[in-house]
Formats: sequence, C-alpha cells, structure tokens
Amino acid sequence: MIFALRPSERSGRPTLWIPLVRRIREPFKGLWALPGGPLSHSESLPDAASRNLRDTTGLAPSYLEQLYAFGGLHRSPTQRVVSIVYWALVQPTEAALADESENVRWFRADRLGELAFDHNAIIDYALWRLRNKMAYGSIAYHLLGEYFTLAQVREVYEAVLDRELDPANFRRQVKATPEIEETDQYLQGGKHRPPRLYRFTGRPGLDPDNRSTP
Amino acid sequence: MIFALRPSERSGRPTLWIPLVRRIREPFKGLWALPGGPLSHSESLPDAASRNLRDTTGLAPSYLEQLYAFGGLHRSPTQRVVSIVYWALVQPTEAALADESENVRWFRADRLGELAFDHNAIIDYALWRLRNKMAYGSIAYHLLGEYFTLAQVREVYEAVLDRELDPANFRRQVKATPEIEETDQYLQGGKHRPPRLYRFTGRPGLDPDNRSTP
DNA sequence: ATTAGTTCTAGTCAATCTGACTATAACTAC
DNA sequence: GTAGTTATAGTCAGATTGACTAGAACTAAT
Repeated sequence: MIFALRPSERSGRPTLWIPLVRRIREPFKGLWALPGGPLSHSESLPDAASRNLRDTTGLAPSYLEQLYAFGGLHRSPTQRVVSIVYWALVQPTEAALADESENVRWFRADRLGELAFDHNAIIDYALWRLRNKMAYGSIAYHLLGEYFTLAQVREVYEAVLDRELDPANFRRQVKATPEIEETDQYLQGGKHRPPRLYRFTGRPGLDPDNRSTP
Repeated sequence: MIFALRPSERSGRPTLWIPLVRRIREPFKGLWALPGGPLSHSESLPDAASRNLRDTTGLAPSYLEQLYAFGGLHRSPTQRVVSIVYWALVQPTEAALADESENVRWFRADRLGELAFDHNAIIDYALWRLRNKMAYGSIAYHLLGEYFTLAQVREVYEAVLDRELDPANFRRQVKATPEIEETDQYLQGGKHRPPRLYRFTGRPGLDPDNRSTP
C-alpha cells in the first residue's frame, strides 16, 4: 500500500495517489488490487514488503511501516489468506519515475472504484492511519523531498486531511517543532516573494521493525 | 499478551500484571513466555487470540486489539515463525478468577526476568502502545469494572504511566470527556468522604477487526 | 518606472486549555 | 467532639490555538 503526492489534473495542487495492479487471473480477474506477494522463507516482513514494492512498481519508499494483519476467513473466495499489510510513503521525485503500464496504474486515493478482495477496506484503514499519524507525528515530510517550503508542508496536510489550513497559524506550529531546520536557501521562480526552504532532521517512528536505530 | 490490574504486594495500590506460561519443551524449556498457539484454518485472527487466551488462562478479555505481526528471521532458533500478537485488557474481577498453576503465573509488568524468544521486546512494545493509547484514547476504563470512582481511574493512569497526577486537575479532565457518565451511587466503606461512582459509555476503538460495530 | 497581484512572514488579541495551588465538604476513627 | 482522610469545587498564571491584520518581497502588466 503506497502513498505518493501527485498534482491533481484539474487544480494542479498536490493530492494523494496510490498505485494499483490489475489482476490477471482469478479470483477477481480484471479488477484492480493492491500490490503484494508471498513471504519467502528467508526474508523478514519489511524486507518482503520492500521487495514486493520494488518488483511491481520499481519504487523505493522513504518510509515503511506495518499497517495491519488481515486474516478474515472469507477474504479470498478460493482459499484462506492472511495478509500482513505494510504501507509506504514515497517522495515525489521517486513517484515520477515509477513504472506505469497496462497493468500498473496510479489512482487518486479518494476516487477508487471497486477493488479486488477486501482491498477497499484496507485502503480506508490506511487512510485513517495516515491522517491520524499526520495529526500527531512528523510523517508528512516523507512525502516531500529533502528541501521544502512551509507552504508545501501545508499543502501536504491539506491534501491528506482534506481541509484548508490558515497559512500563518500553520507556519507558527511547524516552526515550533524542533525537527524542522531553517536553511539559507530560497525557492526562486514563483510569481511572488520567494519562500525560504526548510529541511526535516527527525527520524522515523519507533516500530518494532526499526526500533534499534537511535 | 494480557494486562490486568492487581494490587501491589507492598503498597496495595493497583499495578500492571501479566500472566505468563512456562515452556515445557525446547526451545527455551523452563523459561516463561507469552501465551499463544497456532492459528487454525477455520478461525479469524481475533477469534484465535481469544481462544488461546481462554485455553491457557481461562480469561475473557474486556478489550482485545491487534498489537503487531512479528516476523524476524531468528525469533525461534529451530524454525521460522511469524507471530501475530494481540493484546488484551481484563477487568479485576475477571483477573481474580484466572487459573494459576505451576506453569501459569502472574508477573508484574515492570519486573520481568529473561523470557523465551523475543517476548521481552514484544512486551516492551505492548507497554509503549498501552501508555500511548492511554494518553489519547479512552482505554483505561476497560481495566476497571462497570462502576468506578474518579480516583480509581487516576490510579489506573498512575500505574500505567508510572507517575503521580494531580487529583483535582485529573478530575476536571475526565469529567470533561462526554463518554463518562455520572451516577447517583456512591462508594461507601472508605474512611473518608464517599466518592461518587461513574460509568463509561463509550465504545472500543475502530480497528479493522471491529469497525462494523457502530 | 510604476502599479497591481500574489504569496510570504511577523504579529496581535481573545478564547481555551493546562498545571499548581487553595479551600471547603463529608465521611470514619478515636 | 475532634483529628485524619479523601472528595470536590474553584482560582490564577502561563501556554496554546484560531481568527485576523499588516507589512515584505517578489513578478507581471501597464
């Protein structure tokens, strides 16, 4: 389950997109589904998630976290399947390089049709978690490049939370977080006062998967 | 992974306890470990967790939530094991009924020796999650009975967070949450002014496991 | 060169929330 | 009665938040 920001076709503002793969066999042949695959005997869970991500879309995530283990009895009509789902954030530069093809395509996270298996429910839950983490933790920066303006951070929040935020108040809050570092660079090229560039110096969260990285 | 409140031997104040089972075969024979067991083909993940809980300790949880899927390559020295761990809260009345025996015993959560497998790390993570959920969500009430005083709620927080809280300020905050309902009952029997009893009217969280219960 | 249009950025102010603290109420034990 | 204990309400200063104002710094059009 991969999230990335891409400009909306209409407004040009960044919105949330996810890549899906088309089922080429039964069950649910022809429907779109989350990328995934089997867990090999010799790889850890996050390794397997990264490999699957790379194999199907060519993407390398800037953030990877376990979402949930889904094990309902009737998730697949043919057999009992337990899926340990991970979710990833990729930066826009990465997302632009992603392989697209007849059977791999990006979709807006808020405009999905009917997907294979219980994947609609999985995405709903992932979106809920993303919004939650965004409200507390410092996760939004993994959807941006190394340098960014405060307005870009605000656009990320607006895209994910789906509501507008007061620019001045948002600045004040972000600037108060110690993990945000001011640089001496400014972003030129806009038709207005050039905004200052910042960078994120924090570390990802502390899951069991990556607890030992202090 | 089960949490319950039991009075400390020394101070008599409630503290966090968890039941462990003794390994009766290799690997780690003789060491204490978290209760658990295999996932059968015909039961969902939360069902399997409840059943294991009941089989080993006789307990029925008042709260059950998925903790994490642990899948490191070397968790067990003999084979590759993926454990989908659930954590549960049980009320004190339940906990008092729990089966204890030579091979099942309660331990204080903050005073554990070396356990089998990676179970020390799992418990650390569960404690971290419990503290986190406590700070935000309304989870503490599942460690109490149906009726409780505000001082009892405070004791739960103090036990889990391991620090003292100002009684007056704590009251103010708890009373402000809409899920707490005042009753007309008072708890008699103390050697001081009898405190009013309250009840919790909220629902558990919204995991994928129990999302459809509005 | 001037002006209009845009966003960036700093700041004010009232409302709300938080933590430290004081004071009274209501019970039991002596 | 009186001392001891916890329950409960309330006050007050400091921090945080949301709505808003205003000047700064750039581009584009005149």
